[in-house]
Amino acid sequence: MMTHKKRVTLQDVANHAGVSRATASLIVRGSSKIAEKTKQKVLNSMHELGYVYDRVAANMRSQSSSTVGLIITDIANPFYAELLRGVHHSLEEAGYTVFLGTTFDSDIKQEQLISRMLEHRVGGIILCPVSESSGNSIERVKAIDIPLVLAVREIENVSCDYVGIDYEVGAQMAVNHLIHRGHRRIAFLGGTSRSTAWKERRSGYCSALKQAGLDIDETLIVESPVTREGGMGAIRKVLFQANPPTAVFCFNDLVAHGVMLGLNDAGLKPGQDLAVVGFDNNNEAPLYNPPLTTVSSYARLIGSQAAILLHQRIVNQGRDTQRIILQPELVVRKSS
Amino acid sequence: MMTHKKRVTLQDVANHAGVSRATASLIVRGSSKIAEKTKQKVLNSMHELGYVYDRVAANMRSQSSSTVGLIITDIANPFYAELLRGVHHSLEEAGYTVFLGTTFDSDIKQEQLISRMLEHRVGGIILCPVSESSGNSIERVKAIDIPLVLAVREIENVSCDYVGIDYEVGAQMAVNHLIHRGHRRIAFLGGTSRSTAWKERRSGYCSALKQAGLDIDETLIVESPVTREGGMGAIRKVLFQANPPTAVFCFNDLVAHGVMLGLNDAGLKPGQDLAVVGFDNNNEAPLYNPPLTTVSSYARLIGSQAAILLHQRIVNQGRDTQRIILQPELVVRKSS
DNA sequence: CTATTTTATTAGATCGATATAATAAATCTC
DNA sequence: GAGATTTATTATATCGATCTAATAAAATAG
Repeated sequence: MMTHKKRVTLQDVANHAGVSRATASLIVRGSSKIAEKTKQKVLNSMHELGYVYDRVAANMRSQSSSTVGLIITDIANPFYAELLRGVHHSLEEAGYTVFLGTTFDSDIKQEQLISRMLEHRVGGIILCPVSESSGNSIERVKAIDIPLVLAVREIENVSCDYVGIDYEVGAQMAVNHLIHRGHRRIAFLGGTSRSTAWKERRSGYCSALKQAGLDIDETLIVESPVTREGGMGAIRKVLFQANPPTAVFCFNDLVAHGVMLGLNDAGLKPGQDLAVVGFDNNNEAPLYNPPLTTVSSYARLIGSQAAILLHQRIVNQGRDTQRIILQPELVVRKSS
Repeated sequence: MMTHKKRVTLQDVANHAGVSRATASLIVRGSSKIAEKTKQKVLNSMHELGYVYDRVAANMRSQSSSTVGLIITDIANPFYAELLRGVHHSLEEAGYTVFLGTTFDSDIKQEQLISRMLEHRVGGIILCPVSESSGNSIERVKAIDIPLVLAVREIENVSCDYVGIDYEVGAQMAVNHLIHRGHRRIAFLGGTSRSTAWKERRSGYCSALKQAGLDIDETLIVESPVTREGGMGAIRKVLFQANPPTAVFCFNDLVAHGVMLGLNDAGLKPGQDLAVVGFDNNNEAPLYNPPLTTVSSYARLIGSQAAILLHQRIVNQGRDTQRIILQPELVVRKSS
């Protein structure tokens, strides 16, 4: 894409210091078998010439990598912002630099990003899959043997390291809570039925209802994009039907936020006229109006665990695949 | 950091297809002077062997780069999340892959990240400087002639492409608005006096007060970290003094949010007992309780403009440095 | 059918580092 | 002080691609 001024190379440094390139190389790598005198001489030359180590060339020669790819669906979702924080925290400490890609939940974009990262010789990839992953490129990743860790969502028929939470249990907790508060008509809004994360939530939602002897009303289950706008649309659909719900369990906090905005638009007070429960416990959740009851999904922890898993696999390619399922927790606030 | 299975190389592909490495190389680059027959033969071999292009090796040989570095202070700040979106949108389209680094407002971390990115041969860097940038590494970047674009904050005595908004005018708009509503004691909370972004806001704050014939009360100017917690602390400091303010102009929306939380804690209603104005117009701002009056700073636009500037400089190293100053806009909501 | 031009292909050097194995210098043994 | 051993340094091949310039093959001209 571009060309510019010639870099100062180790050869330049070596010439300037009057040693061989090999010696200079040993010094940048901190070898112990270099005489203190030569070492100082070379370090001086480096400083004088403004030498910048070329990690790319080094990695190429040594068939190694100091980068990893992180692929998420949308950075505007605070859940992923937190996850990214967790990943960064764990990986930067281990000396990796992170390539970031966002898919906006498009499978095509996901494929492109994976290709791009493979072409850039990443040492491994942490992937938060889009809701409808074709899994094509996953196979490619495994074929060329690059460590891969899935986070947040699993992909069916793909065996891989994975970090997520138990969505089913989380959904159950949320719905049980609403039932406990006396609600009988509880909607489940947002998300797409083709993702495992949705299926698990739905399964928890259904089993909680059944356990309480309640019927499942399919008109109360509405899919939507996982955004505020999606939530606003979804609540509208259920609100104006013959027998509207008295409580809503939302796919995540973002959707819940949209739902609350939609309720406001309709002149209804969330938490008063209609109970709302979210999922994720974003940093913002306690600050919404009213503060949102939600299921904590430990985004940051998922990120750092995924990073640790990836690092372990990079170091030890052969180990068995691991699945880490964190347990969710219900945080009750004013919205329910 | 790691070693693994041998890659399929262009040489392997060439052998398999019975052509030379050079021919295979021309094909991956889409050269037009290759006979259709050989091209198909080679493409087949690539597919069959599962060839993955090695952009790193290619970039090294051709002295080019297809990556850029983006350094921000904190991804948990929605302002930067939006900025990142803008950057990504513009750069990924141009075929770059983005290295992301977060400094958490630490100058040391900033220096490390810049070094790391230079070592990774980025084609350019977009830097959102920490509030107290030493500027050491900036000089290093310029010395080895890597394109650099500053965003959001400038660094004193450093001449560089820059994209930001006119903080002074923005602050003036906010404070004028409060004066217009009858407020006479207006605090300025959050941020650190050592950043240019703070100085400019303060300058706008002061000139608006002066213009209205009001005195500047230094006890009403309180610095704090640029976080919700910082805002909560800052409002506490001014609230319990002899002559508390009736309105608050905050460094940004995050601080404003903290201020509103702090007011709630003290039993006061933002927007009613005390007016609050923020800065940035985050996506969340209309959703706070009450919805936040704020100055729009067009984070996404700053990001995409910075990306465009960087791309232009990468393509044309020699051009004059550009400063793009976007004009802010006041968005009035219930909090004031 | 040879000479010329055009088109397609390739050999060999190169980007900036590391790996390997060989050599030179210093230190130790007896 | 010669030989063995340890320590410090280096020459050369290599990672996987692109570049340059040369060559081979095909098409056109005379």
